[in-house]
Formats: sequence, C-alpha cells, structure tokens
Amino acid sequence: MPEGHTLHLIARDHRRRLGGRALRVSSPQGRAVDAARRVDRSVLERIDAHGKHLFYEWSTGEVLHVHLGIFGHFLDGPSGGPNVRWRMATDDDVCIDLVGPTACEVLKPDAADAVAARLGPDPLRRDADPEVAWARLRNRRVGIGQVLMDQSVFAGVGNIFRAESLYVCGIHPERPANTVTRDEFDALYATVARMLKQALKDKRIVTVARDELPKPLKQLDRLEGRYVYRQENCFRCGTPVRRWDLAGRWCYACETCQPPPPTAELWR
DNA sequence: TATGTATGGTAAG
DNA sequence: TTACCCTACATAA
Repeated sequence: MPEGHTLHLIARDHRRRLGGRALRVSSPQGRAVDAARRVDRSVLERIDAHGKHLFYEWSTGEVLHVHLGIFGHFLDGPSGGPNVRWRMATDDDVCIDLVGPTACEVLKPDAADAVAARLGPDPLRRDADPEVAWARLRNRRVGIGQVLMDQSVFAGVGNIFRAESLYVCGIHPERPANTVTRDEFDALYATVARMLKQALKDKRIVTVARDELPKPLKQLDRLEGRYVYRQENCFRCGTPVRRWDLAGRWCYACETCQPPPPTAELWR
C-alpha cells in the first residue's frame, strides 16, 4: 500500500541484503514458475525504483518488474504460506517473499525500458526532469488532482501526496490542469519533491511542517500530521474538509484554503 | 468472527 | 466505466 518513497526504501533494503549475489529464485505459489526459472541462480546486479515500480536487473540481462498495487507487499520469509508469488533467497540466511503484487514479470531489457519510459519524473531519482511533467500536463483539461495521480506525469505520487501537496500550494484538485500556471507548477513540483524526501527520511508520511506540529513526531497517530487527507477539518483554518470521489479515488480539499474554480461550482 | 476499507493499476468492454 | 487482483488492518458485532 505504498506511495513512491516506500519503493525506494524497499529498493535500498533489497540492495543491501540481496545485491551482487547469486540468488535462489522461486515462485512457491506456482504462478510465476517459468519467470523464476529464467533468473534462478543468476546474480542480482542492480535494483532500481522508479515511482511505484521496481526493476531488478539480473546477470542474464533480464529484468524483473514488480508493482505492488494495493495488496502487494514483501515480507521476510520463508513465510510458509501458499500465496508467495516470488521468493528471492541467498544460500545462507536471507529470504524475501513477495505476496499479492499487481505485476511480477521477467522482461527483456527493451520491454523493461518501455515500462520505465511511460513513467513521468520521480523526484526521488537523480534523473528526474520536471520539464517532462510540465510538458505532459500543460495541455490537459482534466483536473490537476487527476493529473497528479497519473504516473506518466508524476511518478510516485499517490492519494496522500496528491491531497497534501495541492493543499500546501492552495490549488483546488478540480482546477483544469491547463490553467495551472508555470509558477504554480514549479511550487507544486517542489512541494511533491520535498514531501517525498521527508517521507523517505521519516519512513512514514507526515506532511505538516515541523513547526506546525502540535506534538512530537513519535507521538503522532497514524492519521495525524496531515492537513486534509482523511481529516474532518482543515488543519489550519478548521473548515470541514470536503471529500468526494474523483475517478474512483477519494479526493480531499479545504475549499477555504483551496478556492474551487468557477466551473466546478456550476456542477455542484 | 464478520465486515468494510485502502497509500494502485491494468485489462476488458 | 467496470471488474479484478485477493492482503492487511481497523472497526463492528
């Protein structure tokens, strides 16, 4: 159930424990047996996180592509359960199991590149280029809230970072993307980048600025430390937070701090 | 114990 | 636009 920073944490952990070693790869569940056989006993040379996607490069030249989706997660194995899609183990003590992923496939380099090429800039990566995001969003008429969640525009942004970054920038999610100014875009990109980096450092998502927090980080409940995401009232002004369904996902906004565009009001 | 919800994305229609 | 993937967790009963 990750947003982008989680995948970078996983990549970092797997790099440390599995990187550079010949691994025993299997699919106890049976669903990816052939794929596992193709890389079994080869060396895991490189692990890359791009947005919510993970890429594992093997000495065979092939690439394992993983996307966790809502349900997917890694756990330290061997877990014994019948639902392990993918297992990577060293000869000694490390065993990492993958359960319930949306994607778990072994690809040729070209195909893996094609997956990565569809993704927009991930602010947690050195190669992230904001201009790509700007170019992909500036002509779109749908709400900026929808565009922010589009992984081909911003890679790594999920529902929490969407709500919180738009809040911080004072932009309503229903503002058509093509009405977002260059200055607003720059602020939005910088905000998303800052939030992702902070979450990477904290290993959790606390978007409220440190000097606004009412109590120490460690004492914050799971849902605290957010301005509007899953909040009853706006953190700053107390206005009841509006929640509505946007393309199948809950969207949150404070319509005092984030003035709705004129067109949105006509529909209400 | 049962039920509902979720930080996501794809493929089918 | 809908169905699906098919887990973990919180809350209700």
